[in-house]
Amino acid sequence: MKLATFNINGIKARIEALPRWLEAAKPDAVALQEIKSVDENFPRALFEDMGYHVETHGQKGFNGVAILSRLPLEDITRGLPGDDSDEQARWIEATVMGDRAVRLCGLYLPNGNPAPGPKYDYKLAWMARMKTRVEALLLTEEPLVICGDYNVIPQPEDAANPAAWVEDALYLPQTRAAYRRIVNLGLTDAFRVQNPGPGHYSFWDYQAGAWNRNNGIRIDHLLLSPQAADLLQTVQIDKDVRGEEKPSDHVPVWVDLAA
DNA sequence: ATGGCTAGGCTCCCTAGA
Repeated sequence: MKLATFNINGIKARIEALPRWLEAAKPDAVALQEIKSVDENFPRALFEDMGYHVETHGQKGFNGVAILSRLPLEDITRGLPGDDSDEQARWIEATVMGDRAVRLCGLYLPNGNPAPGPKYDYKLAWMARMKTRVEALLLTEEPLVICGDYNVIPQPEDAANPAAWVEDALYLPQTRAAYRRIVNLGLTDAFRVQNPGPGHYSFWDYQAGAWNRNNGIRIDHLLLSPQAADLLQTVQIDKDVRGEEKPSDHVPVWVDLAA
């Protein structure tokens, strides 16, 4: 079962690039972030015609997440529990029915800049809520893939120029500590299982020639429960997508599980 | 010295991103 995460930075803007990648990569399911669309305006027929089930959790203008799946989906839930006043669409879950059922969580973790400030407070509070949700999911002892745009640079080797990020909400010590608290519940960073060294990124800014200079950061992650980690076969960053026509500033990252 | 671009909406300037 091939499961991917891809921050597309707007479904309208990626109306050609996303199908192009789907045709080439053929994931069984992909968690999308920043669809920047309400549910009614998401071009679901385009993807249904390609054989995908489409489940969106959109909002106007910003944010918005979705799951596209060629395998059947069950028990779809939208929104991160823990704050009924939170209206930002950043979390979706579904069970992907392959040879084994895998619970897939797609997330778009808040950016948090500028820090300090209310946006950073929201980021940290959101991460605390996420930790509570992950604790509950782990109790099921089922294969669990928690993937998306984490907006967290976990370690210095996850940035081409870590010094440039020391005061940024993606890399502040409090951010990285909150991320570690989630990972330390017993999750595995799938990419790091097979790729220990520096120089692997999932985001390159549109500005300042970041892509041509390979000035990137690794912020799109797939975290696996123990039961999912036992099934891990392959993990890859589809870096080449960043150099294609009208790209997102993020690229897809995927795992292949024996499921 | 300024985020050197991109996307979307309250669109011809603003917010937001990372």
